[in-house]
Amino acid sequence: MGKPVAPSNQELTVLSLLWEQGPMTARAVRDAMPDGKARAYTSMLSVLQAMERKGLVTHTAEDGRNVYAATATKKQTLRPVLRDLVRDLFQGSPATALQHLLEGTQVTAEELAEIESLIAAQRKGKAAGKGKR
Amino acid sequence: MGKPVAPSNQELTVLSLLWEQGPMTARAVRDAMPDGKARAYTSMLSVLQAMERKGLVTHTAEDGRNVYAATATKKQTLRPVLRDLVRDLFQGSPATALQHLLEGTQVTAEELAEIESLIAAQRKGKAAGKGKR
DNA sequence: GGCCCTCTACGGTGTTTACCGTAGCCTATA
DNA sequence: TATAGGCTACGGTAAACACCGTAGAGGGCC
Repeated sequence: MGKPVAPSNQELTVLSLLWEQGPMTARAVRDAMPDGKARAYTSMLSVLQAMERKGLVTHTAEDGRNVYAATATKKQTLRPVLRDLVRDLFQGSPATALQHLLEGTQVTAEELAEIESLIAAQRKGKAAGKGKR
Repeated sequence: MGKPVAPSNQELTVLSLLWEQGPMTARAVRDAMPDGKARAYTSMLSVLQAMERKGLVTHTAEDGRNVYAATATKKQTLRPVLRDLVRDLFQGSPATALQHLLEGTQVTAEELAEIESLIAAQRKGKAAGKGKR
């Protein structure tokens, strides 16, 4: 079969939308793009069609319209992406990555609390699940 | 005077090397690339020269060799990159980003501790600088 | 001088990315 | 039936990306 086919940055953005909001039409994707950039409808359609050729999405005709859905899960797709990103930009140190993440984005108190509970969970899982994947 | 010029993924990797290890030659960059991919020396040189045209790096002749250095700081460069990444891939939620970061990479206990102290520092800074920004 | 080795500059290539317009289909409505 | 609007397929384009080979300059060594 074809190789892993790494999604481009824009393609990852599209996939994120599909993961969060479920299957949607090309127009809906276009209107929901977080960068707020103005694009022609056909531009988005081209991207989706290219993604389908790569096997990143599928479409099904739903009530006349074409609805696109991601083929792989969020976790599956994001894992190698983030792994490489941490390796290439932060010398493989997630802590360094987080440091710059906190510096470069607005983090609310709620976010901080949420992050802390994630850490706690991770620590617990580490202690408990010795052989866990 | 040109626009912001966003670095490509590979260019960001190169910049990371220059930030961590200081100015270095094209050959040294090539040999230090974390992806371990085999590249011709001239490939790396082309990338560096393109980066210089964009204003991302400068070179100075050092003892006969050309040594390249990043022009902008790590923080300066990484901020917009990470901001966009969190916005486009994680609905603007750093917590979600971290969650997938922890899932997708190997995190040691030391790393976890380090991360926790980062959180603490962030919380402290947040409490202090009420009217900030 | 002649040879070798390392470095640089320059040019070129195939692929991907991101973008768009046009033509044609289908459906609802006047 | 005629027409208007939304949707799709198809083709095309400019720029960026990542890659490499060749030619030539310069220094050290026999």
